[in-house]
Amino acid sequence: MSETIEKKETGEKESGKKEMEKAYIPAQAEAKWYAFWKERGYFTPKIDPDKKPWVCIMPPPNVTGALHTGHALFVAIEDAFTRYHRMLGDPTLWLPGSDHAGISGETTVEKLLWKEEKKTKVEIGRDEFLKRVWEWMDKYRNVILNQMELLGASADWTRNAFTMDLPRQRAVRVAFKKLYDAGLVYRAARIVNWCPGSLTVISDLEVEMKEEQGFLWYIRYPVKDEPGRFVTVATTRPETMLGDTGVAVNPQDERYKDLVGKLLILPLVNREIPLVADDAVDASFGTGAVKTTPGHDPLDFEIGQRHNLPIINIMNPNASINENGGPYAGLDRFVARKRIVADLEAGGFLVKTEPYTHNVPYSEKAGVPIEPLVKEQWWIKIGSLAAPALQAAYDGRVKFVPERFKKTYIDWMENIRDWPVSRQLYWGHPIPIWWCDACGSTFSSAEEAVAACEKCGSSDIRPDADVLDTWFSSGMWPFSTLGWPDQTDDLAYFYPGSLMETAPDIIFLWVARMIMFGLYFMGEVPFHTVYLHGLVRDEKGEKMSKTKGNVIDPLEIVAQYGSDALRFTLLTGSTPGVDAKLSATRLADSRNFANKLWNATRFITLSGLDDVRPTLPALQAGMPLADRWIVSRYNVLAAEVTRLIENYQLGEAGRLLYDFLWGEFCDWYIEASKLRLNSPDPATKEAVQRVLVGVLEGSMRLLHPFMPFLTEELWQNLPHEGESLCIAPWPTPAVEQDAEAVKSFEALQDVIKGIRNAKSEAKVESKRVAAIIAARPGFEALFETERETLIRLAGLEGAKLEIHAEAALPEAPRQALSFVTDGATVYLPLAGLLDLEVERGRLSKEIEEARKEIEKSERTLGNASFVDRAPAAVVAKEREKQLATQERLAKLEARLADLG
RNA sequence: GGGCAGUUAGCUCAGUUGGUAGAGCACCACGCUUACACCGUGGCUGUCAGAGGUUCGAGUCCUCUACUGCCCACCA
Repeated sequence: MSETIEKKETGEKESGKKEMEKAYIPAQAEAKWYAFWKERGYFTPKIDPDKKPWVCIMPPPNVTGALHTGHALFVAIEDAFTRYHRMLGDPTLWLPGSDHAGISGETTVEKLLWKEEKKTKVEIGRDEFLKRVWEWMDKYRNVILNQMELLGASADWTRNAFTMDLPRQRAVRVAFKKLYDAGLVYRAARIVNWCPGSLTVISDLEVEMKEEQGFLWYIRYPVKDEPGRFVTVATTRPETMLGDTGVAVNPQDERYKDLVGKLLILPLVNREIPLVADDAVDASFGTGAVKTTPGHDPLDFEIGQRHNLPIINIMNPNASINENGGPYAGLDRFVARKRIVADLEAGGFLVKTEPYTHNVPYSEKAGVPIEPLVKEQWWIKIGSLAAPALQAAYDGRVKFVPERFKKTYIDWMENIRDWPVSRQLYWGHPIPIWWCDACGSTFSSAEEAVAACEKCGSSDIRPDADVLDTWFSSGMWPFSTLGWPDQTDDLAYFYPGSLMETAPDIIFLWVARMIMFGLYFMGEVPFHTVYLHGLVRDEKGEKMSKTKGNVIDPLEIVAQYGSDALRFTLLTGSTPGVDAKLSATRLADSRNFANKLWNATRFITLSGLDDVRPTLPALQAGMPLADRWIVSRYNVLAAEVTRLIENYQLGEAGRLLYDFLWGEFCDWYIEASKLRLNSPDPATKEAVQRVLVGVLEGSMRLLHPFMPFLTEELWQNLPHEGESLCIAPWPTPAVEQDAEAVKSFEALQDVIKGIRNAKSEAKVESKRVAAIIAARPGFEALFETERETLIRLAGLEGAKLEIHAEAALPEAPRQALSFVTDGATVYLPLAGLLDLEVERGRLSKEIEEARKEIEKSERTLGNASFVDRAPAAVVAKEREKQLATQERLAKLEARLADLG
């Protein structure tokens, strides 16, 4: 095998080729052709001012991740579109890169540091830690991208970018300063999501709600100076009572009306706190009284704001109780919870405890419950950024595939809130803001190092300690990768891009931000189409996850089934926006398809193609029927595949190719071609070879976006023009077809299938049975001309085949098995072999079915409103059908009578 | 609590302008026909979740219901 493959390294046409192996071995073709494409620079587009480019910016995978099936799916999809456009001749750019992955990046290296040196990032210090992160990043940054090459990703690696590389660092500073100078960045103390695991603030989008079994504790708070009176509150988080500065009730709640404004005594702490009335409280829940902890609950924070309740922070950054927690200081929040509940019970304050299922907010990345707390952060005012981004969706400048995601996007954007962008991490883009200790002002600079305060000139300045949310640099990706803020040729030519292909779960985190930033910084949407793919699930339809242990490694699949099989399975098994399951049987099916094509090509090349031209002959009246049929079908295929890809329906397009190549080209055309291939007449042989080669070569071009390696390998084995299929022209969709030929060939197929079917059912030995065809008017010539095809495909070698015009049939054969098609009545004389009873039964059954069909047609056609209102063509078709069925019925009945 | 999907042959899924239900796998039978057993030929399998409506006609449009999944949401 290796010898065979290695010989054809350049793809030049060569004669005296070695025979192809019996089965397709993907690994060798894959490695060879990827290297070939890459070396030749096919993936790097040439800027041509006269042509409109096609651009897809790859969603940069996280450096910290391992290649998973999600990556395989997006590579399959994006690469298919990329290859399609490249073949169309568009200057095509698929720009790859990777993401520094803020929190995950930081924690990955933190864990490593702890594992190897038992040190924390704080111990080694910011600079040393960042040095370690960079070392790690440089080592692993391109691992996933390199693995994508095994999947055939035809991305332009010369433009590979990283969200933290120097050009991107500068772009981030310039962008942030612009926002800052425009007054869109502000600092405010609000309640934020604090992640006690990674010790940073995170945005609402990075919080994941998990349903948990917890408890609802009912605690009574004594009313001051009214011994024996209490207000009972219900809470899921008793430990936060240490920070309570009030209790709230609904103003309409009769139970508490007389108590509003009075003071309560906070148990254990003995702080006096007011009872306030606030509309946010639902009187029907719990006791109708809410303990209010403005420092640790978003709703309580709002209530606190309205009633001037003090904010008490009772937590340390790691979510242990701080000095404000008195005797509980130092305890972890969950330990403190137990202790406090016990103490409340001991003190007689605990009324009851109910099991309660509720949602607990978790930090997505760190996997621990977040702690809401009040902290000063940098925020981006989002309103003026969101408005144009909404407009772009309203007026269709950005389209969504499938369209329903447009609604998702709009709903979220219409309710968007300001964006907290600062993160208390080491790893990330430093926030380009400087604090001046001399004049107390802050300013932003796009320079990496700043010496003096912009306002007062003092050198007594310090940079902000925080870094930016990782999605800030991701949001700039569609233009930062093209060289922004410099006015590069790339930026001028390739922006705005064409397609953004990604997963629906990051519409808000990423897509929305790219659209906002694209409009703000570039004045144009970053892409005109957002294509959202579904999740890849395992065989049982379950989400793959490390903890479940059902993660499928795409590279293992590639090794087992081949890259093309994986790609084809993912593409044909998915519809936009719908989850796909990856099963072994479907993978095997795709692999078998590859093998089938391999062998079809092998068969054709084995016939000796040295002098065969690679062009598909145009349809001509004089061509043999089968040729006119397959060329017509191929033309339809090319047009349909093109249309479907343009409509982002890769799955349908792939299935069409599968059905055509296997079900029509291999099963019928190749089988039919064998006769002419064996012809002693060289012209006859060459004519059929040209069609075989032409259709297959064209189909390889149509299939290339789906199965790049196999198609290149086969294409190189066939007569072809050009050095690589990768840059071969996309077949021009031709609508030209010979409808008459298609109809005739189908009539022929019906008879062939009928004979096969009849023989199989009658369980008669295959080649000995004679057949008598009584051709209906207009079909005599067809069967006579295709006599040899009929004999071969119906398995009638060694048997007698009579073809008569229906009217000229000497006499209807008795003791014959028979069937009726639109083109003929066919008899298989089987005297002695035929079980008349069975045959009568079969005919009766068919007669019954025909009658039912006719009845149905009669009903439809008898319906006046159908005839009036349905389109003429539909009515005509129904009439035609009725007539045909009636004719068939008559013949079937005659046959039954003949049997006696 | 709101929203969005899915529910089609035993299994996995197609079915995009409404016009007589499809594929692969599995299963059964036959087959070493000079490309392929990762194959060929034939066969079997469906009240298109349920109910109602619009329409001459609905898997396809509308309403409701059920189950499954996802997204959004400050009920302590």
